[in-house]
Order: sequence, then structure tokens, then C-alpha cells
Amino acid sequence: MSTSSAGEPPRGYHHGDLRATLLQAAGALLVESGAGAISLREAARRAGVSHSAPYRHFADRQSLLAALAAEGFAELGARAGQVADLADFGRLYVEFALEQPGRFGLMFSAELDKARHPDLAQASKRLHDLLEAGVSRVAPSRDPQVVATAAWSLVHGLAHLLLAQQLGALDESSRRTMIEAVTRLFGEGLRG
Amino acid sequence: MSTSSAGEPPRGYHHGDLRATLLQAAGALLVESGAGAISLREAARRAGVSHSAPYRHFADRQSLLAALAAEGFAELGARAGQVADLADFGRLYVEFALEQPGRFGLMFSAELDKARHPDLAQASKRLHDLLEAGVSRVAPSRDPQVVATAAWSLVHGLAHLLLAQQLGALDESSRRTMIEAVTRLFGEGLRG
DNA sequence: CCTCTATGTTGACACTGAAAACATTCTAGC
DNA sequence: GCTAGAATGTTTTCAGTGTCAACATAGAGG
Repeated sequence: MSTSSAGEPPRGYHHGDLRATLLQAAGALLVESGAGAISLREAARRAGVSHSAPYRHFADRQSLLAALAAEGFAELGARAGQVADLADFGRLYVEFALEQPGRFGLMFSAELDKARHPDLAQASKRLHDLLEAGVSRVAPSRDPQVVATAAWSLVHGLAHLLLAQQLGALDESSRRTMIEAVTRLFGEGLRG
Repeated sequence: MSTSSAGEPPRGYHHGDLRATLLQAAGALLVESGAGAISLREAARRAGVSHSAPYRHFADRQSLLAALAAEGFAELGARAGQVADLADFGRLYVEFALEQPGRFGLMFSAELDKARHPDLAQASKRLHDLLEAGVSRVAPSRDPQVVATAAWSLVHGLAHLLLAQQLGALDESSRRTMIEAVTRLFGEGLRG
């Protein structure tokens, strides 16, 4: 116990929980400097392990990123599960994206091949199912797939455009206003 | 003239039009294997030039990508300019994205810092202005900024979700149907 | 003609993903 | 307990990349 402080169990040759530690390190990199800054070597470095060790847990770099993305879907799904109203879901969705831009970008990155990462595909499908269920409740008379796609497209596009600074520099309050207005506009379309 | 064939002017030490050639090579790479596969060295290789030559025309890799993105905005803007109806714009937008996924992704990549690339910012603003003008025509009674943002979010999100294979594997026809249905739904919202 | 400047080239450095060969530890089955 | 064999880490190595500095060449303007 002499060389380890609180929270870090003593580690010998074997790390004990490298996979989780790598995910944590990569998550920190994601927040600090974006997905492009994530490297297996830096993650290994931060985990205090050789540069090659990550390959025992992730087949390649993309697999690490896919795992990070899956985490994101899980968290977003958990938050969405606590919400009944469709508009709340929209707000929550955009807020998640703005709060964790790197993670959000990763979750919908075209670089991540879902066929190669079943976990990711499953996590993302769960969110999709959740949305469709919500939509059926709100607009039962319409084709739920179409409405769900429209609803998702709307909030997803808004989040993406905001992140890409495509809508100009909006301050916190006008951003909120825009989010409200856009989702309300959609709600009107549903009822009309 | 003995060493050059048609279309390729004879080149000595100086290339003559390296910048354009590099953009073309990078564009090909973008189509072939995505933005991630674009490297300055490979572009140089394809242009038949030393690995360091690109730096005379692009400050760094990101600047090359930004130039490619700006090209994309220009082309999309040109196409959009020939269209009057807002719904046509939506279709055109999504089709462009599906036709040139790599380019589209680049155009809205969060990695590209618009502040560092005024050309890109300008090209993107032009498209935005075009859209707002179209919106004012269709729904003059509403706040054009809100409606434009909603319209853009909708088509942008749909394009992005389709590209990310987030909506499941749709064949050509059901994809068209979905695009039609989603844009129509939005049109109803505008009139309602 | 001759210099100045734009454009290319060479060579180096640090970093990365990835694979192969080797070392250590943990865990079953005896 | 002891001991194979499976997991997990390490070392070493390779090819590729972005970027920079020092140098070479060509073209344009005086």
C-alpha cells in the first residue's frame, strides 16, 4: 500500500481494469481536445501502460471510438427514459449535444462502421425505439416511422448546426429561444 | 512536348497549377475513401510533386480540407440558386449530401474552424442567406430566422442521419419516400 | 541582364497505428 | 498446492503522417 494513494489500487504487471481506464482516458481526451486528439498511445500513456497494451482490449482505434460512442448512446438513452413529453426529449437531445459535443459527434460519425460494432448498433437502436414509442403516444394517427424520423431529424440537425457554428454565434439565451421555437414549430406541425 | 500527353501541360520544376491539382487529388481521395484518408503527402504524390510542396499552397492539412469544404458550399449554393420552391431546396439538399457524403461531412465538420478560414465562413453564409430568402417567400408571416433554422435543421438532420446509417438500411425508393414525407410534414407545419 | 520572390525539393523529427515476438500473471483442472 | 494454458502487458519494429528548416530553381520586373 506504500506506493498507491486512495482510489488507485496497487497495480503490478497486470493493470486490473485497463479497458475501463482506457475508456476514461479517451473520454478525457475527447472532452479536452476532440475526437481527433484521441490516440491509443496517449490513452495508454495516461493509463500508465505500454503503448501496445490497448490492443488487448480494442482491436484498433476505431473500436475504441465505437466504445466511447456506445457509452454516449447509453447515457442519452438513460436521460431520455426519464422524460415523457416529446418536446422535452428534443430539448434534452440538443442539450446533450451541446454539453458533450465530441461525444455527440462520435455517436453519429460516419467513420464508425456499425456493422463492425454490434454494441454500438444496438445502443443506437435502443434510442431509436425509445423515440418511436414517444412519437406514437403524441401523434398516433400518423405513420410513426415518418414522424419519428422527422422529429429526430429536426433536433439532430439543430444540434449539429449549432455545433458546427453554422447558425452564427448565438449566446446562451438566444440559443435557448431558438431551440424552443424550433421544437414548438414542429409540435404545431404534428397537431395540424 | 515529348513527355506530356493531352490535358497535361509539360511541367518542369514548377508545376504551374499545383493548388488546383492538389484540390482535385484531395477531392478524389475524399470520394474514394473519405476525409480521413486525405493526406497532404498522398495528394502531393498524386500531383507528382514532393511531399512538402503542398505547404506552399496550404498552411496545414486543415486548410486543405477547408478549401474542399468551401468548394462544396459553392456547388450546393449554385444548385440551390436554380430552385424556387422550399421543398425543392430540401430535396436538393439531401440529395447532395447522399451523392457526396464525404464533401458534405467536411462542410459541416466541427473540426474546421471557421474563424481560421474566412473563405469557408463566407461560402457557408451565402448558402444561409439563400435559404433565409427562400423562407421569407414561403412563410412571410413568421420569424424568418426561426423558420429557416427549422427548415435547415430538418433537412440537415435527415441527411446526416441517413449518412450515419442511423435510420436503418433504406433502399433507394423508401429513402425517396421518407424524404418526401418528412419535407411535406414540415410544409404542413409552416402553413398550419 | 540580374536580382527578388514565388514555388519546389531534400532531409529531418516526432508522432501515430499496427503487428510480431516475448514476458508475466491468473486461473482451471488435476 | 501444482501446473498447463489462457489472458494480459511489454518490447521492438515498421510504414505512414504532419510539419519545419535549409536549400534549389525558375520566372518576373527592374
